[in-house]
Amino acid sequence: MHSTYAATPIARNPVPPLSGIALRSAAAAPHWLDPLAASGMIVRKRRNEDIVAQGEASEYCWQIVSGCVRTAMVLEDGRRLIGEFHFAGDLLGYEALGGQSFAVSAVSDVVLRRLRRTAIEAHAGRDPKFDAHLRQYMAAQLRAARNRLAVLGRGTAGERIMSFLREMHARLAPAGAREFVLPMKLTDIADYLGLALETVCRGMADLRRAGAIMTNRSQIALLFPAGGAGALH
Amino acid sequence: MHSTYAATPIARNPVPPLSGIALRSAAAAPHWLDPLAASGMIVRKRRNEDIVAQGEASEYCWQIVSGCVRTAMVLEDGRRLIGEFHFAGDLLGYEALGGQSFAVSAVSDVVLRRLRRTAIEAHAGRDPKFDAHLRQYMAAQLRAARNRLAVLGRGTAGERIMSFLREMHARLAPAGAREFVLPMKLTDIADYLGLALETVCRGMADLRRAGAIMTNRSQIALLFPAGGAGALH
DNA sequence: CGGCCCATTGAAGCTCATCAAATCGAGTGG
DNA sequence: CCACTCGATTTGATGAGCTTCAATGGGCCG
Repeated sequence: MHSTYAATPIARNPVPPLSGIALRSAAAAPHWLDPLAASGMIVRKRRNEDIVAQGEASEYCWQIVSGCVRTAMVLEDGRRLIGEFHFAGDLLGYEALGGQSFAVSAVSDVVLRRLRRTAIEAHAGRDPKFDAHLRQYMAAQLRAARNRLAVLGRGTAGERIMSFLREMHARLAPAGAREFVLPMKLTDIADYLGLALETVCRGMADLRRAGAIMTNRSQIALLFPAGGAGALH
Repeated sequence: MHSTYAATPIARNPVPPLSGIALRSAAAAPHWLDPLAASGMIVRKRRNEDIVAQGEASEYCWQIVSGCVRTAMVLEDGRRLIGEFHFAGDLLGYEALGGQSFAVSAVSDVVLRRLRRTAIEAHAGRDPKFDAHLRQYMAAQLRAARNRLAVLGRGTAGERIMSFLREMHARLAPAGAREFVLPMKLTDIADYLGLALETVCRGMADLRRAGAIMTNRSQIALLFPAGGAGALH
């Protein structure tokens, strides 16, 4: 068992340093969007700042350099749904043509690179490798969205939460590690899963009691990253 | 009021011919996939036949020539979710790389054109117009999937049903017409919306009583195609 | 210490799923 | 034309799961 975690179900030890939890490095490896880096402008936003408003037409896409960003749709009566979370390396907003139905805002302090959509289009026309990368990226986004449809359409609260934790584990944990840090609050998780935040809280408490996860603050350790809640990954 | 519909809430008249309901013509206009038509093989499937099994890796994509096709994911315990319905002109399966999580089957008798994914890739590399069309098509699919996330994540049963009817009206009704014919059964609609089929049935009965729709068999007339259930289109 | 944000826990109510049964419509065959 | 059958739709009754409202507690920063 990792020393970072308390043995008791409810962790009460003082907050330890994040020993052994290295955040996935932001921009070490070469990235398929690198060719466009020069043409993009760096933008910084603080936690909870807006980046694009809901309904706003934008000629820009965004590459996340570091931090975490969410896309959210808010209905008149206040109901909210998070479309996706995006982390370092992700491209965001390419699919929105005229007027996006999702707003974009910062979950944590973030650094972004703002890219003109036309610049992406143009470069895709010149560079077949880049073109293929772009298509693959869109295909992956589409597969992810469709899998999430199954989670939201047919998953129970427990399955939705487990699905979320698995996704975040895959995207945020260093290779081979069970531990990772969730950058977002319960409210965001709830709106990502179409649940009430109380339900998310109770669900995570259940998983803790069942021995599926350990938690300490926003640190999570997924004890059985492989199996568990059926085909709802 | 259209003569096709009875004035009583529950239509009891004998089934009339589909007067005034012209199905959207299958392949009249030129289509961006036409350049690949020669390289594709025509495949016919009857109602409820499988086209691709769940989990099967396939090197093919499918263009719908006529009829209606569904993609469905079935969990071990029998829960099922429909990913999308596809109609004449749609391209299907391009985003599935190795092993798709959704099966493909025929809702009605269908005619398909089977296209090799590599042929699409290759042609995209040669023809910039085609390449742009492909990207736009994927972007549209992605936007549709994300909007549906909001419907499944935050919509009530009534909103989901209204959203479905609006989508089908937009995709199936001749321009300007209120009437259209739903090719799929209640079970499919329910699995598309993440509801029990009884709930869909009751919801449509409510809409009928509320004067939002008229129904006769699988014919639907959407009386207020524009407004209604908030931003959940 | 006091204030604020967020997480947690409890209790009550509502929506929707589930189980069960009746009805309807389209075929089919006498 | 009518009886029979089968799949699909409709309606009713009951209960589970989740939301909502409300209150408490914990951690952090001034």
